[in-house]
Amino acid sequence: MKLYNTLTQKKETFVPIEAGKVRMYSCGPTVYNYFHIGNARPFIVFDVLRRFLEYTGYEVTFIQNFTDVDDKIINRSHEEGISPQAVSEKYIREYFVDADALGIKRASLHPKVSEHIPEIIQMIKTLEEKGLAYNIGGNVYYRVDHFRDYGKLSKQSIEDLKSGARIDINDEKQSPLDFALWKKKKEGEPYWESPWGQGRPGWHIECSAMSRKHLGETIDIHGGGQDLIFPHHENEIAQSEGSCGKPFANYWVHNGYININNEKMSKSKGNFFTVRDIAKTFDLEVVRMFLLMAHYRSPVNFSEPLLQQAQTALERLYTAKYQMLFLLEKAVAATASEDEIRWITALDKYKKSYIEAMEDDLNTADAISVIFELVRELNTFLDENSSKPAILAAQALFGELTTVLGLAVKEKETSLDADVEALIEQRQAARKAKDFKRSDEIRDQLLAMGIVLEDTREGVKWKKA
RNA sequence: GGUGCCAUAGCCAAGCGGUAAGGCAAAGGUCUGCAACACCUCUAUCCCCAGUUCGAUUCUGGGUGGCACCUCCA
Repeated sequence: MKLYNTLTQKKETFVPIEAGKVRMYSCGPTVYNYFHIGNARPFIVFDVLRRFLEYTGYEVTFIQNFTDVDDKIINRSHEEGISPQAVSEKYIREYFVDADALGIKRASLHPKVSEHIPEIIQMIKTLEEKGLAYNIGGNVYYRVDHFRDYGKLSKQSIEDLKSGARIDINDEKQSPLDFALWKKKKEGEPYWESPWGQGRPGWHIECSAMSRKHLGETIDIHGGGQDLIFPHHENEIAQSEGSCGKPFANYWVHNGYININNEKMSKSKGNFFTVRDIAKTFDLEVVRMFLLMAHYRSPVNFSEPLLQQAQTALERLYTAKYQMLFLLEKAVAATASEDEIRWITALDKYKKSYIEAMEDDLNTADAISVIFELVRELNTFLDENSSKPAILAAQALFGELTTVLGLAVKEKETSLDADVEALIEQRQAARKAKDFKRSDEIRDQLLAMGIVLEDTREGVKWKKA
């Protein structure tokens, strides 16, 4: 497949280091709060990338970390009067609640910073030995001037970065671009013993250390949001490549932002929505649909009306899925007709187009449009006279294509309360007697109970509103 | 100041050299007791101006408008 590589600013054909295997790392959340819709985008995007790579036959090792040592967690622990560890444990649990609802699969491993302190210390020691780090009274900084390739990811020269840098209050650094690898302990903060005294790791070193430990010195794909390009990923490169002299990641993949009214969502602007908040109004699968209907690199505007559009679109997928289920129950013909056999064979073109779209830099928008074309085909061709093999073939293809995107994966609820079933029967009786007033009353009554009725040629159907 | 990105119908959004996918909405129709679902029909001088080309939404140059990074943020 082709992937846009931030490093080269081009779409490139993906070639793994080891045939048939992919090692990828994606920056995970700092666990100090529920995550917001902006965080959700990379989680979903890299989940889909991982699923697609697996679908095409790769064995994927996918690492997504939890940052559980951080200023924001410490602040939060003071606010809530609980330990930093309790804060991070709580929000790791909450992460999985939201991630599950968004249809995000567990990574192969979710490593935590707090469990990788020895690896982090080791990496800093190596950097120090190589003259790429210096210790000032227990604070260790990266010496950016000594890393030749600094700026290669963000396309900035060290000079340009310096001229744009804000005046730093921290004057103990040799250069304003230098960044902390190890922070000296402050009162009331968690700390670990190290060769430089008690303290804790800086923000960037964790990803370098955990990636190396679990995936090796050079990995295939490193992902994250565009805002991580600088400084986070630039610094990761400096640390990883500076300490071992080998390329850190072959493909750097970055997703675009989520905007509110064309402005970046950010904590400082206060215009962000947590996924947990959205879950009050929408099934979070809608959020997944909404995000995947756009290409992962383009910026996306977020609003409730847009989510409603996505919801209606998603329902169309479910209608088709459940219709096939319905037809399969009714189907009597056990063998496909010649006509059907030809049709089943022709279905393959949808799969081809779909894969083509996904292989082109993970074009999920295009892939979804192929699914909608397939849905129209299914709705047109399949009916109560269709044979079981034809329906099964359609079902299998639909399921295959939607599952890679993690969409329309919910199974239909099959049981109804006895009183609901009784009402449906009463309404059928009323309809038969042409008592439409009564039958409409019952329909409204059921609607109020969250049950939508549809009278079809094949009989009455129901679904949850 | 340095570095990137974007501009396609009412809304969202693919396409990126051969006169425009898909979804939502609106309109008309088939089906239906009505409705819903589904299906059919309908909806675009691709921001502007030059240039390259037989041919440009797609490439180049110049505008205009918007966004982001260089500071914690996905």
